[in-house]
Amino acid sequence: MAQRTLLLVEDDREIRSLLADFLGREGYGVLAAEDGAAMDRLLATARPDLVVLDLMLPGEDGLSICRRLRARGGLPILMLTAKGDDVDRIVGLEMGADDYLAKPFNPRELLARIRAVLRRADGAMPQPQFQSRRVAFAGFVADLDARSVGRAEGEALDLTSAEFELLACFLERPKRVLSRDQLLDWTRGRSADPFDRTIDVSVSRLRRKLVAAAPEAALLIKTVRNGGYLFAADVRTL
Amino acid sequence: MAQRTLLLVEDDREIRSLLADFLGREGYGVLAAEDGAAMDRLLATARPDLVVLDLMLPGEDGLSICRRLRARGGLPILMLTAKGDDVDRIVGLEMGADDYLAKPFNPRELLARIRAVLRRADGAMPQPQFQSRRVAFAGFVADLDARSVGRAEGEALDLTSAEFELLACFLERPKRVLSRDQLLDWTRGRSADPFDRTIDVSVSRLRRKLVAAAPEAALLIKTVRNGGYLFAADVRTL
DNA sequence: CAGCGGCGGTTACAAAACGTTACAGCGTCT
DNA sequence: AGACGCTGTAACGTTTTGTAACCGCCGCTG
Repeated sequence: MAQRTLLLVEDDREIRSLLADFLGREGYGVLAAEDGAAMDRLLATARPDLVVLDLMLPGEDGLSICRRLRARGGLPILMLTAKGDDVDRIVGLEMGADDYLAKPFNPRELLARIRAVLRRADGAMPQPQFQSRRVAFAGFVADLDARSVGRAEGEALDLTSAEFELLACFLERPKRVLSRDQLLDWTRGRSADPFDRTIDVSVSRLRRKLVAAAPEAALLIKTVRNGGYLFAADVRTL
Repeated sequence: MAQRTLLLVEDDREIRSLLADFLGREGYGVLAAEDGAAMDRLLATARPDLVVLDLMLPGEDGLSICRRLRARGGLPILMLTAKGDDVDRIVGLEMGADDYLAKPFNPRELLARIRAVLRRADGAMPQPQFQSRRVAFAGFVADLDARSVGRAEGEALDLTSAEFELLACFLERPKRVLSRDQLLDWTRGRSADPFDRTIDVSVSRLRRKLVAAAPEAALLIKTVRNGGYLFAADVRTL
């Protein structure tokens, strides 16, 4: 799919540039505005796919902006709220935003929610019914949205959250060497100290469960010495 | 303009019939309900132009009803409150209701406000779809307006209102990770302290009832560690 | 070829997150 | 007033996760 553009409305300069950088590195086009007026100027010429909107802004309030955008058309909105804000403001979100996230948040979490909202917005056009991302690999079937994995014939695997996130990383990037650093960042949203063995242990546990379900799965996750891990199976999206 | 219909929700029989008579003489069609459940039954078949809602009701609270109506669409709401009620509740009304009136009041005053709200509502959007929102998932059927859930074959589940609100959240946003924070906001209208386990307990109770009705429902609500919960089933709107 | 050091697999354990139960407060109904 | 049901809090049991430790494998070196 073509590059998606996000419009970031956030008054704090530091947070704004931090997020803009981060989202830019993740492959999004990023427009940034510091308040409602700046946002309007950008919207006059640009057509973003999603707006990330801080609730507390100087000048026009985030909630008010949200209502305006909503009235104007189907532009998806993701709200950022400060924890401990007045409850009633948050309640107002029910009607306006597609999702929201309480500060302080992990950038990875924001990314995940942006992806989810965009996917939904795409799916919303053709049908009200949302199509989830399902894949097949090595006799297994996984549903990345329902967070389930099972053998093609039926029996489901019982994976923990960490195991599933790890597998999801592999399924999204098969046949590539993924460093422990990358995997840690993607699954836990943190970066590794030199002697972090967290990923090794998770891989070990994941391998065990895969093999328990299908002995031939032993070679699915290959170890690359000094490099990381690699998912060896063909992954077919369904 | 054609005759307008009002839906009056008021538990006190005397006030109810008094107002119904009065408003009827003024040319309105009047439906009357004594509580939230009765209101739901009427709304299943009728489409009033405005709801006059008493704040203090037996069973489901007026404020909760207000939130529900509001989430459901653009049905104008006029609240009746007892004088001396907690101020914060009244403040809360500002978000949900289009207007409010403190008891005791002059019926003429009520009439004036009804006219004002209706006039304003006419200017606003044409009413969005206003039908019963029914969905099917995993062998269950739920009616989000009637607030009922049951197995497809028939037997109904007996959910408390907290449980139902929680389920409704999930049904409206399937296959998405919902944080405890969001769920608390959406179901109770408040935000969470760091160590609030309320949602965990509600999820536990809801799971138990779902599983009691259908053992295979065990995996419906998935836990996402450090993230919240996720509803894994396909939700089909009927 | 034995010894060695780096690396990764695995296990054991403690801490954190979650599930569940018990109970007390609240409001409602009788 | 008393019984009842619902909800939130607290306490306790269970699962999951990160850390540390131990072990074996591999390639290298002397």
